[in-house]
Amino acid sequence: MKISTRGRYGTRLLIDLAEHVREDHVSLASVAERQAISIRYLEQVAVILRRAGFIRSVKGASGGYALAKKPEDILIGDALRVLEGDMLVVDPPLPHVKETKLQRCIRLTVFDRLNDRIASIIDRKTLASIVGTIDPDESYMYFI
Amino acid sequence: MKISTRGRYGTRLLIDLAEHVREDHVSLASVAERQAISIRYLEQVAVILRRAGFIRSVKGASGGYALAKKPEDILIGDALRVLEGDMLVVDPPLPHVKETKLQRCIRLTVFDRLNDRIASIIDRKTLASIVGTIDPDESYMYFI
DNA sequence: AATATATCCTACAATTTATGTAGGAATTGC
DNA sequence: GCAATTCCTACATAAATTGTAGGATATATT
Repeated sequence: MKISTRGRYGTRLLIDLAEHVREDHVSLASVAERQAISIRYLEQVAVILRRAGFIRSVKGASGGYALAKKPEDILIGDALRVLEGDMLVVDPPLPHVKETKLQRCIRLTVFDRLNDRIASIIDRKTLASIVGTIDPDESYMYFI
Repeated sequence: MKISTRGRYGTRLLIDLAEHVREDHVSLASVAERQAISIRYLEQVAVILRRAGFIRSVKGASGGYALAKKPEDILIGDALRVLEGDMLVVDPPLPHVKETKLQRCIRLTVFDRLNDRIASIIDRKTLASIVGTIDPDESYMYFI
């Protein structure tokens, strides 16, 4: 039931890039330092996000990464699905495998509800809406 | 982000016992057959639930398991926490480890919200409320 | 042209978690 | 005594997690 480091680091990378959206691109080294994440590991996470089209890269000296879309057009839910998988607490029933009565019952009353709620939260937050909650003086606005 | 078989099998065991709450006790073999779960594995799950006080056991021939409390007094959330862990998508920050600005920001806007929503769902469903959604003729009521 | 800085790609490795199986001990009803 | 149970411990296998490592590739700067 945990979101793994891949999901957590990846979202922090995206938000960091969204915060620096005015710059052409940002080196992973600088992100890794700000976010206290191993560069070598963050590299792999970045590749996942690039292949999925969330970020673009510029190779070579003074290269780096930038968002491939506007922060207001990137849903945190879409990013998490690429990083973590389907973000469902229970897999949907397979077409040809019959659920038991109770299995279906619990799924409908509990697990599907959890899936819906989770989706409704993460699919309503864009990078822009998250960055917008950061107060420039390092405090935080709770009334989001 | 998945609930494991331990959590899924365990909740099905509880609901099955809640459905048979009028009987003194039910053998695991019968539950395992109804739910299509390996008896030997279900045994281990049952022990977890017994030690946590959700069910009680009667050893020996014609023994079995029964709920230790009334179905309306058992929250599915409490059971899931015993079976699965804390049911938080992200661990709370450690007391002496400083979060980065973005880490805190994402936690407040996304991860803590997920945690709250999940808790609010699973802590409002009792075994009784779930069993109450089972239609005796094997169909299901969706309007829960 | 050389160098330093970056991303990129693949492979490996250690640890933990998940998902059981197995053997047999202990208890009890008949 | 016997069969049906739960109970306890250990073991086994596979997958996921969380990285590290080595080096290839590309490019800006000097």
